[in-house]
Amino acid sequence: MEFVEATGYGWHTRVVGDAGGDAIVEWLHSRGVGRGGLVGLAVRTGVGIGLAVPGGETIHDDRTTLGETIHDVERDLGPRWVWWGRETADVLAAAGVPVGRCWDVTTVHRLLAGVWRTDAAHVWAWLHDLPAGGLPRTGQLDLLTSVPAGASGGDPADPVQPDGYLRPEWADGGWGDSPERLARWAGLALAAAEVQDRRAAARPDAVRTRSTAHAESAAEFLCAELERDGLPLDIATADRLIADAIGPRPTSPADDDRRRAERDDAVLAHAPPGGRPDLRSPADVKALLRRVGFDLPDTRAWRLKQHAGDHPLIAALLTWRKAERIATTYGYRWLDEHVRRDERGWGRLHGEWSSCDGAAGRMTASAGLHNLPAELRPAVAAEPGYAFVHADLGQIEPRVLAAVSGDPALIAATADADLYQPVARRLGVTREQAKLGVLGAMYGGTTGNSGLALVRLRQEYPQAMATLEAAAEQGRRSEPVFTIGSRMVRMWGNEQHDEGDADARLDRARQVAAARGRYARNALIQGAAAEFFKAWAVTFRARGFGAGLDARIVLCLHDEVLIHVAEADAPASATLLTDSLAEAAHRWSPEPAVRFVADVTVVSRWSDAKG
DNA sequence: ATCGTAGGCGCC
DNA sequence: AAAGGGCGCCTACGAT
Repeated sequence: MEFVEATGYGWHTRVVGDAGGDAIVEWLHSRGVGRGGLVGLAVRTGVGIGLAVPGGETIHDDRTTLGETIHDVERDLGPRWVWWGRETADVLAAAGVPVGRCWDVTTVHRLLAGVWRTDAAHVWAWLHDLPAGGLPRTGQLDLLTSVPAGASGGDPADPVQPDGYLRPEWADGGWGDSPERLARWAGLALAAAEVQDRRAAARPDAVRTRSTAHAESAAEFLCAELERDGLPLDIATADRLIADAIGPRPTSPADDDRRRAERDDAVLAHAPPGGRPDLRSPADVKALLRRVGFDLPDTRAWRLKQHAGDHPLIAALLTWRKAERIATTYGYRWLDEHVRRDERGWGRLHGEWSSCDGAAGRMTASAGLHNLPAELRPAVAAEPGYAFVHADLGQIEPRVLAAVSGDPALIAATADADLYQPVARRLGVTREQAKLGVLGAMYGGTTGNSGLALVRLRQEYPQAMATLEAAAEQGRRSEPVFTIGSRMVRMWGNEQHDEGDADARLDRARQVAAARGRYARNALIQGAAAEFFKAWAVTFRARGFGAGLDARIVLCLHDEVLIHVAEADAPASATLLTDSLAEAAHRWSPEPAVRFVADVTVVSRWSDAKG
């Protein structure tokens, strides 16, 4: 067993062993000496280090409003793991390490800096106010890139150069070359986390920002678990549903082609003779429709539906499109590619999960996990002996608007299980108009009915509308906006175009600015809702873990969670999910009076949950 | 041949 | 006056 000690940035870390190629690193904070000795485990992975940090030692939740109960829970969650990025989370998840809480440097960087592409060198530079343009490089000799004199000097055993940048020989993988470097690199992750924590504390809402950093980090680990576990899928039912839509599994490529042609024929039978338009080509379809008397600007479904009764071709085309969707995206190939059997023989749909997308911070998933057609959802079924606890948040976006704007009238409206009822009464419009108006105000669309309600909304909910308008104005000016959890959402600038006259250019610039306004308006709400949702999910995860429930989150869908749980634990899990909502609201919402509601049900198939 | 974009549509 | 936000994934199509 190797035993190497490395010290730096207030941390003492030492490699104490090797676990199948992964180094085990113990750590000690200089301020924590005498506090109970060595704790923790670091895992060497492709590009990252995971390291345990004791609860509340340096990165802590200091919300005084939380009360003793939550602090007790925090203690029960064990040490807070710190790592550079997702690769470490994947390794820990695969190893089944019970990570109760964590700090993911990459995820926190995305939150604070509003960037998507991250690596240790960039994160470190940003944290130390060093321009990214000055980042040193390695690789083959590049005559255009001159290394600043003295920059790469200093002690090569120090991962940080005298000029403050990370030494590229370290950052590009050399950190794992020796146990000494490994331990040092682990200490550097902790140092980065500490600077991030100070950055978070410097934001206008320090407490909530740090809390969000914790929740976002935990969500990233949850994503690693979601990837690992997959979504339970009843393969036999999936097969049947696909067969219902596009017929049995083709026996050969030729059979596949034949069936595809048959599907096309069903539509083309209603077309005038001559040629064989390609139904997959929008241009061909448009021309085809013109030949039967419909001159449409595009061939989108909602437009076609308006004429569905006017010509059999159009009805056939709409049916064809639905089947084509299954055939191309959610057919047998999709099944073969993304569904694997678990150790008990039950299907699991595996996709890639990300805890924050490129925009406002919602979770994303591939493999159709976030856009599975409703007709296939009956295939999402709990394993024998298990059940699903399903929950979706009710009217989350207007409730979030009430929370982030602090509008007293809107906060009052959240007391109603159906928020739009009191809003409609106050505005003196129908419920439908009120809903369209509120949603339009948040999405930026204020045409037709929603435009009508907008005037009244400004009168009755001035604070909420002013909050949205302020965000929109910032967006129009290309300035970043910040969610309540302090996620930075960057805007884009105006691209210079020379085409057209001055009026046309001005018009384009206005359009781009307007798009930024809508984007910013929406990001403020969608981003905050995403933060709240993730706080809810990871609170349940941590609580369920602490309570020893056999329950795992298997799907997160923006305002919806699906939990796979042993039948005996289902009632307790449902209760815990509701409790977790209250706790998440307590931690996250700046307005304690805002009511959040969730519809929680125990089902055996996803499709049995009311949507 | 490979790439990015656009139209289209699934979901929230 | 008019102005819908986000994502993933498929195909066709024009660019390189």
